[in-house]
Amino acid sequence: MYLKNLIKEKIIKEFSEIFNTNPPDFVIEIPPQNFGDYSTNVAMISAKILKTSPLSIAKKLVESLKEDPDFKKVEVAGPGFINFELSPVLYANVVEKYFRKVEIPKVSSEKIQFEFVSANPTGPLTVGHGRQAIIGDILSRLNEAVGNKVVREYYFNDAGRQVKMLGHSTWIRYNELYGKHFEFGEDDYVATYLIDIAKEISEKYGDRYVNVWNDEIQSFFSSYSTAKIFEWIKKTLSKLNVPFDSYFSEQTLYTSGLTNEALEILRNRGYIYEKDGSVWFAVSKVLPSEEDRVIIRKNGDPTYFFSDIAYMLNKYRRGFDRVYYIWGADHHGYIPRMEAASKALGIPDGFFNVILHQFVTLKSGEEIVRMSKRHGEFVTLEDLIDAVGVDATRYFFAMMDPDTTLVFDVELAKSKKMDNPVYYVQYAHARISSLLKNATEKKIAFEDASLNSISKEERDLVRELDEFSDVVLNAVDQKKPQKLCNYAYSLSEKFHAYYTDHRIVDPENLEISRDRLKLCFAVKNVLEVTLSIIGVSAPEEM
RNA sequence: GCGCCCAUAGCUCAAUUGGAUAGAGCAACGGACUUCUAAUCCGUAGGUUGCAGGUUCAAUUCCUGCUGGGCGCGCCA
Repeated sequence: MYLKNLIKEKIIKEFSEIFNTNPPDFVIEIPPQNFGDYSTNVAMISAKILKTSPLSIAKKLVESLKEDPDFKKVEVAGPGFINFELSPVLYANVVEKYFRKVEIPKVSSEKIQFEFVSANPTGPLTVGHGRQAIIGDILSRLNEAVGNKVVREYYFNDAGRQVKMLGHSTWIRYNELYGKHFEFGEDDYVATYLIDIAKEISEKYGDRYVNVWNDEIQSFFSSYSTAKIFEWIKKTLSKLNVPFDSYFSEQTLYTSGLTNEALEILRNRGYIYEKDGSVWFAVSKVLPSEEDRVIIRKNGDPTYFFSDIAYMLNKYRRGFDRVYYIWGADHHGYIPRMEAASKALGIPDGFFNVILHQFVTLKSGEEIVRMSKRHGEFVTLEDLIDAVGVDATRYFFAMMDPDTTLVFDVELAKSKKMDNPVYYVQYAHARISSLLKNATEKKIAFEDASLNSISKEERDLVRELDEFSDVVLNAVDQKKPQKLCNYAYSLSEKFHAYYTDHRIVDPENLEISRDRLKLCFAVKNVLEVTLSIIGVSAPEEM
């Protein structure tokens, strides 16, 4: 970013002096091999507004840019690209900066909320939740890194109909322990993990609930089950290093009166009507192509959409500048009605945002593993973490674009043979750590190394280093965690190649050793920060 | 039928949101450890970027229409 910015500023200055106007948005990029260190498309982009050919614009610019001592070479190429070769001094400066400290520009200072996972406590987290947890956590870390204040929130319901079913199901499992058989209801949870909870209840409370069922017992089994499952969920999340700042209960929206307040606001603004004994929210009044939705059923029970509306109001009143809902692709149909609710409540555009991610499919060898919470046939997130480790779990979820379906081969992931890109990156870090240790043992101090002469491979490495903050800003902007993984991999790749070709610590060649060590140290710093945003450890040795 | 997402090497994925010659890993083949960690490196081979148009100096990227796959279209979440 230092080098690109420097070039950009110089171009803008020359451009406006020569053409008496500022250039349109243009880019500085690292071109393919043999086109110099950096290149720009400024001449081609501005051909239209200057009503001249790109080549003549480029030639004029090059004439004056050539005079700048920071550039070793400036030339026009192809249809009007301008290619730059930089003076070695600039490279030395960049290494010095990253050697001292890896700084991420603080470009924003908004208060942002990410709400994700938000699984109701009716079963252990699945692999799909894992993907969501990692996407949410990394986007949170990224936003914090660029200066935003972030709240990670988990929204849950522990008092609804599902929870009743859950309690009933645990009670059936509990009775089974005593040889009493009851049929599962249609919406009950047949899942076997409830047996563990049933056993625990049996151990603690004996047989006092066998064959008896009433409201009190219902509520006891429900709250015992959900509390236990929530314990599992929190344990899994903490194992994954996904720290939530707040767990938000749906019920509080009712007890605090916010649901009623939201209803009144919508009613006053004319978005509420009654039909067939139910209360409706007029989605179509905001988005004509959408259908209206029930928020209070005939029997007086609210739908989830009702509390979701109140929840949005709650988020808005808490003073967030923007909120993000991270949802699985199956929820996309829910977006329009939420958008409508946001508008109907008078919440400004841009506040409500959704990040969708596609599904995770589990594959075991050639066999597709079905996932169903109700039927208990699934590999839990916990299982996956135990099998492949936290670092690999995080990295694997992070490295895929949220927009693409992720096929996770369980057998492959469990196998120790698996070629794991996370190791590749960590290995680069460990190698550098080992170099530094080596240097310390040989008492080679490199803090003051000047990097007067810098080779082609080293310049490649430095340019990759200098991409770091651009990558971060890009990932934040596009909400794509995988950008970080791609970058970490690519930086590691360049380092490994460099390492193989160059002897870093060489007491016979102190001058060169110092330069190389300093460069490696800078690489290590950047790797460390990148890995820390991904949430993966940067080991000193492997 | 309508809506959202995806399609790039045999497989899993990149490609600096429109840039020059589309890149890695795995799988295949051939090389490099008496030398700082071989969990590494170097080389060979592998492509009509699903198809057809369009936009412009320039398209894997943007637009339109197809084809194929995933998901959704409940007073379920």
